[in-house]
Amino acid sequence: MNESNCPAEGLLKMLSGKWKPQIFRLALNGALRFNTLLRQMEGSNKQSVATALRELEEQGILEKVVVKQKPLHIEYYLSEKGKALVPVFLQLESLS
Amino acid sequence: MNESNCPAEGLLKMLSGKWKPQIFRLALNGALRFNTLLRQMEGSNKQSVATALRELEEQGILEKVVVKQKPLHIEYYLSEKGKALVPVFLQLESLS
DNA sequence: TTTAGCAGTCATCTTTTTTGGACTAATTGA
DNA sequence: TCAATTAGTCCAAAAAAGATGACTGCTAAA
Repeated sequence: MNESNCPAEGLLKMLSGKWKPQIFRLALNGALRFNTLLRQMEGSNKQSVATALRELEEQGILEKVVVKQKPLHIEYYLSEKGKALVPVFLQLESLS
Repeated sequence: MNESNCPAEGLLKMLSGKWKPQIFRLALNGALRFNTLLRQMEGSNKQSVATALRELEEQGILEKVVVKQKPLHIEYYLSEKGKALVPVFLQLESLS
């Protein structure tokens, strides 16, 4: 038995990790920004948030967009794949 | 932001951990036994399987039953709570 | 021009998870 | 009676995850 015959494992891993569920949840409300997240999630730290964002992006759940407007900054959005996870996430919440 | 406003986090934690998703998945097919699991999950080890089973039981996902029949042994079953997780788990798999 | 905000990286330390191996104690089959 | 099977526990080591603090380089406002 390995990961190949337990498909849920990969998804589970994507959303586990210290700050990932919270980040995912906040992403439901719209664009995320690094320092805002850092302030919103009490007890979090740069390194962990950076890692979580990078991994969520690598896994294709979030999309990173450099906004070249007025105050040059970076935004993270839920990708299509990320959006597909929303109902599962909500179902998970409903069981808590 | 803490766990209390991210209800999915707890559930996610219950099924994360190296061998828990596989164990959960095998539990869908019926009773589990310690040594059988150990053989089914290549690369696993006693300690980890024991810990996963104990925690899944503590979380009320599995139920431990001592079968006092012929070859005295122990079986683990999905509890009602565990069964409630099945659709979420399957939905998760369908997205992989 | 100095200061603050943004979005990080890097090296290091600590904590948590996972593993490996030895051991136990009861039952069972040859 | 001896060996195997079952279902673990305990200790120690290794590996992975998370936290901390210093630092970078860019922009923008005072």
